[in-house]
Amino acid sequence: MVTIKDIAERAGVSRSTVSRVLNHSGYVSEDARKRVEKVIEETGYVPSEYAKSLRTKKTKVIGVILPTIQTETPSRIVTGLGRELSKHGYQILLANTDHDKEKEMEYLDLLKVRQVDGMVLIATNTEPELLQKMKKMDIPIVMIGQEAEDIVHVTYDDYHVARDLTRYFINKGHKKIAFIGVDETDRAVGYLRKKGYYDEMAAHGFPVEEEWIQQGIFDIDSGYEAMEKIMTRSQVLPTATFAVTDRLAIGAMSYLKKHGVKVPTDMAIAGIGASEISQYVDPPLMTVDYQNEKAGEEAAKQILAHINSKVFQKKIVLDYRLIERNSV
Amino acid sequence: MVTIKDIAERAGVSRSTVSRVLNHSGYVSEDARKRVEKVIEETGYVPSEYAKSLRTKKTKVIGVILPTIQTETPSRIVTGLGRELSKHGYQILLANTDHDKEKEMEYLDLLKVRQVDGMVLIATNTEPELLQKMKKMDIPIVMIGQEAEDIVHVTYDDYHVARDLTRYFINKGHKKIAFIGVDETDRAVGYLRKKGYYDEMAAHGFPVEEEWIQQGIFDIDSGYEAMEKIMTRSQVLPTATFAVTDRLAIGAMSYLKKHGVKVPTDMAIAGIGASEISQYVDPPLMTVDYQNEKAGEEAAKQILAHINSKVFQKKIVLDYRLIERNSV
DNA sequence: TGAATATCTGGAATCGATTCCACATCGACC
DNA sequence: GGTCGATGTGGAATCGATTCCAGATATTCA
Repeated sequence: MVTIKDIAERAGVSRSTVSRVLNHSGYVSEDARKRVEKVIEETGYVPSEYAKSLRTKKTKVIGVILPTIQTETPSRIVTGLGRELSKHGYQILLANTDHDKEKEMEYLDLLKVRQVDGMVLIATNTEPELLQKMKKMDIPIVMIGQEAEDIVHVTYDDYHVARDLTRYFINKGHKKIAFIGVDETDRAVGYLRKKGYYDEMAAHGFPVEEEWIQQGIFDIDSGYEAMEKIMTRSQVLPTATFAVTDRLAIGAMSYLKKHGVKVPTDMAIAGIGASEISQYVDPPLMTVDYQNEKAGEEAAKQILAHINSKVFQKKIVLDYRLIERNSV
Repeated sequence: MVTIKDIAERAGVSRSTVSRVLNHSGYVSEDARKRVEKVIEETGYVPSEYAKSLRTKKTKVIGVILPTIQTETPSRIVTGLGRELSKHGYQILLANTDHDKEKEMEYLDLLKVRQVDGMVLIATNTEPELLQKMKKMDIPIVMIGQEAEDIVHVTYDDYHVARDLTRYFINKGHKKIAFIGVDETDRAVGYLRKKGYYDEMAAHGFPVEEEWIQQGIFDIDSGYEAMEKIMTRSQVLPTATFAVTDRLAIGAMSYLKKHGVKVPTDMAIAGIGASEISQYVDPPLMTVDYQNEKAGEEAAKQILAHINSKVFQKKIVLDYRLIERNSV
């Protein structure tokens, strides 16, 4: 392997001079610079990032912890992150927890050992234990998707999205609206979206039947099952269903189709996430665009600002946009 | 920051001894070990990976170059890779080319500078320039999805998949089969799948109309457009369509639905990839399961074997499985 | 002309680990 | 009691860069 020492010898200068040429720092004569550059060219020498990191304490690597890359939200976020980070010469070190909360904690340590310059968490849970650990890290951290005090975060206004979407149903004349949610330990998707729905229903004085509220996990099948429960157990059938993700909504539609319930005439339905497939199901699914790539880019900007000790915002709440489609 | 020196001082031993405790190597007395372990516990010390890498020349990082993580194939592969690699303490450094061939080359260099222990390419093109560059790298490389001489690769038998699928249509009584493919510079998806289709048609003596052969890119819309061309330009309408990816097939189905063409009675259709959504479209889409996660795992195993100078296979061809569904 | 400043260069320390080598003990065995 | 192997330990070199400092020239200005 070619090292700075080899370059120095072949160019007939000291390592210091080679380093100066490399970093465009200090004084180097035109003559020496030319020689060094020529040798570098000839040998194809590239300085070792590791040696450099050891000395400078900068790795130009950002650790990204996520629950999965197999759904659209995180993969879009990572795309946005990657795009912005690579502009500044940073790379992403990936840590996939596979929805395992234990691993989320482990990776926090692991990435620290790897001496990443910063970390981005695409978070699903906001347990105090995790937040505590994050706060104790002396590395810049940005959380995406969940709100948390004392931690820099990029989120969406899940509460108002849910209120807006519920109101949209109501404006279309619906009074009996069902809800397919997820576990409330996911504060953004589980708790806030549910609260927005409840509050909007309450604001209009519409009662909510217990059987209208069902819970799934983050996959299509559980949306199917949730809708099955709604349709078979409700005393009074709802005329609309608000699902907190597109996949849940698509599962629900799949149940409806199988049982001859017409969308949107017999049952209106909407999801959240603007998944690619949402416009190709029949009828096209009403949803909410969260611009996840932008979230990734914003998070990248904040963390880079933090690293370079520039000003950064502790909290960014991004815009959203209802996409009206024929399922409602 | 706590370093090995601090631990040595606080435990009243030399750095060598601390290192021995850390690596379970050489002789260390029970007494010294206890003291060192106690201090490590107290201080929360973790050795610097960078210093270690500098000395040992191992980084325990694998670079992964991919065209996008926003489609299921690469994200599943990465999941499989990550799962296997993390078992052995390796991490993934992500390099997303965003389908840019220039970047593919750049990242090859960049990851080398980062001194990754190995690289995995989820490849789309097999241009000689790229292959040449890969061969010159003195780092273990595994390519997934494309075949190439002199480069370790994990692939599927795209040619026989295409023949099997075409034969499946034929066995169902179809003679007029259309084909939606992609650019042939993608040898696996573009060239081999097309060749399999052609050869199987020829083997049965079935003619192929020029208008039946359409080309899209890797998205749903272009499947829609391809089907539009097939339906509007063909002299003789086909009774079946073989799309080389599920997304193309779904786009095609979307066109058919819009224009009242019944699937599968008026037009049978099948894709490849076993995307999650394929079973939720109406009717469920026949497709081929490629077990991409397994491909990722296999690639990880090969590269680890290579790194640890164990025997590894130059070429792995994985199994596939037709998933019969009602779209045919 | 001499002092002050600017330009250039190399030596040596440093970052935080690993690892080789030399040396010190210790018990076992003949 | 001396030799031998096993056990235990620390010193010093090393990995490949950066960076501080001191010294050598060259240039400018009064």
